[in-house]
Amino acid sequence: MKGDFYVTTPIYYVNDIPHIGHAYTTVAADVLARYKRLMGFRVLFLTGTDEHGQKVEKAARAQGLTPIELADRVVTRFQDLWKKLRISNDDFIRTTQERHRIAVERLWRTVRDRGDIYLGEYEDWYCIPCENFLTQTQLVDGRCPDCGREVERLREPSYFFRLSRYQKPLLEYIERNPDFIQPEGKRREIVSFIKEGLRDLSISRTTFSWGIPVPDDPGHVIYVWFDALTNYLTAAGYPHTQDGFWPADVHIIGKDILRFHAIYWPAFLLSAGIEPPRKVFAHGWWTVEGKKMSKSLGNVVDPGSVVDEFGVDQFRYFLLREVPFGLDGDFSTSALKQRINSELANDLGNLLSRTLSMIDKYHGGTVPEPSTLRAELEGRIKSLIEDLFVQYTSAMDRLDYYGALGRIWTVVRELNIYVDKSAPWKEKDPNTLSTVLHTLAEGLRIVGVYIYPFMPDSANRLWSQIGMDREIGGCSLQDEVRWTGKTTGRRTKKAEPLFPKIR
RNA sequence: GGCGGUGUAGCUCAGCCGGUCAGAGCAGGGGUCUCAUAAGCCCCGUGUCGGUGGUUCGAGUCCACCCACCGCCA
Repeated sequence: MKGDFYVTTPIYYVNDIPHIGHAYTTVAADVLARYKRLMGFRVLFLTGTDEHGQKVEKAARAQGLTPIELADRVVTRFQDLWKKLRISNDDFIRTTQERHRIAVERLWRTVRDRGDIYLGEYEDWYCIPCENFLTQTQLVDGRCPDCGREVERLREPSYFFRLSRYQKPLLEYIERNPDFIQPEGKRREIVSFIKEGLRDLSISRTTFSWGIPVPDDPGHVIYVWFDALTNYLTAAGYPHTQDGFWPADVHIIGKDILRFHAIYWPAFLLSAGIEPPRKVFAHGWWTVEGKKMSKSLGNVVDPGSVVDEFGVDQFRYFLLREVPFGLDGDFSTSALKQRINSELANDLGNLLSRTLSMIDKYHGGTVPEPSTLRAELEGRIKSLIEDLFVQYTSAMDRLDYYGALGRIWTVVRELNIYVDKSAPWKEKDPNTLSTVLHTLAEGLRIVGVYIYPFMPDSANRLWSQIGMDREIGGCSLQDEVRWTGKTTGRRTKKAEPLFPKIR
């Protein structure tokens, strides 16, 4: 064991319909979790749902349910999708769980005892019919953005967190930990935001009741971010134990919630004397067919349907291959088909197919033993694959999935080139022929290990087809990625194409 | 308006501290093998490196200004 690794997704608002954005974050976290497990880490991979707040309360009332009844009913939307996407989360937290209430209360009391919580007055615009507080910037022509009616100035008592106190400590923390906020550009935005000055943060409400009551003042409910962010601590065992997992190694989030994770959250933790997370990685957004995704446009992508139509590994691959992690991307059916057909079906799937066919035809379906490696052919392949380890691990450790996949595919292309250069169908010398077939099987075996975090099912099928009788998930990446000739003597299995071509 | 970023082949983009840096993938055109999912492999790109002016023996690569986009904040 190399140690512990804790990766999280945000907790998703239970009232939302899961879309490609949720799937993206969660798949990205899953790939990292699977990779770290292969690398020998004890991993805690957490996802879950945010279930408190006014919206859930209102939606429940509208349906004649209690809030928890509604939450119980809709939480399965996420849980079912994660099963379908082969998400390997170790825990699923719901903010309505008892363990979470205990953690939030403890954190609140700790921060309060530090003198960082005080009772004040929250003042903002309010839409009475919608029962909703609105900031100046949310207003549309001075009116409510939801119903278009007039808003009025309203005040309510509210507890505040002394965020203003943490301006310097936060800047110092960010400076001492240059990788804390990723990607780089986002770090600069956060730094300049902090330098403009931080105002104290309202962290309680009295206008609704669906939430965790403020300790010793049950007329207040703890407001969204203080409640939600604490989930990361709850799942690590706080306040009872932290079991080695805290601080979290990385919070993977969408760029829209970066400020909460890179400013509020570490500030709460600094106040409580708890170490902030090591890294917050904000990824980009997807447009769909070139347009912003929105309910009104009706172009919200349902990840479940994409999986049904194109396959789960195909979808996972596309998400992480189409655009460098951190940047925005565009999701389109044509781009998806393009990636599947050219890279999965033609490059990799067909490489496996032609390899199996040749092993079958020229060596009776058993992977032969190699003899002398020719420097310019097998030697080249072997060294490319040996170089891949450092390239792949350094990319993965930076969450550069795009770069990692790019490196793997360079090797896949080289293997195809190698097939043509060595032309087994013309080879007269049985020793040379055996060496070629062995090299291909061995190369594919190792490629299978590298693609496993991205496409676990397909990687295992690849292994099974070249005769490996284990699941990659239980293996050690370092061991399996070495050119050890483990494929020798394996019985290959002809099977359906690894990645069928999409018409 | 303030701060930051980007602008390189049709498309998406690599190009570290200035001197084979003018590149890759995709798309497009041509050729070829036959093991393969009509897949693979090979060949083909004279692009004002956004504009102008500087620094330098020499600048996509540094500086100034300008133009166009984008992000954060207001």
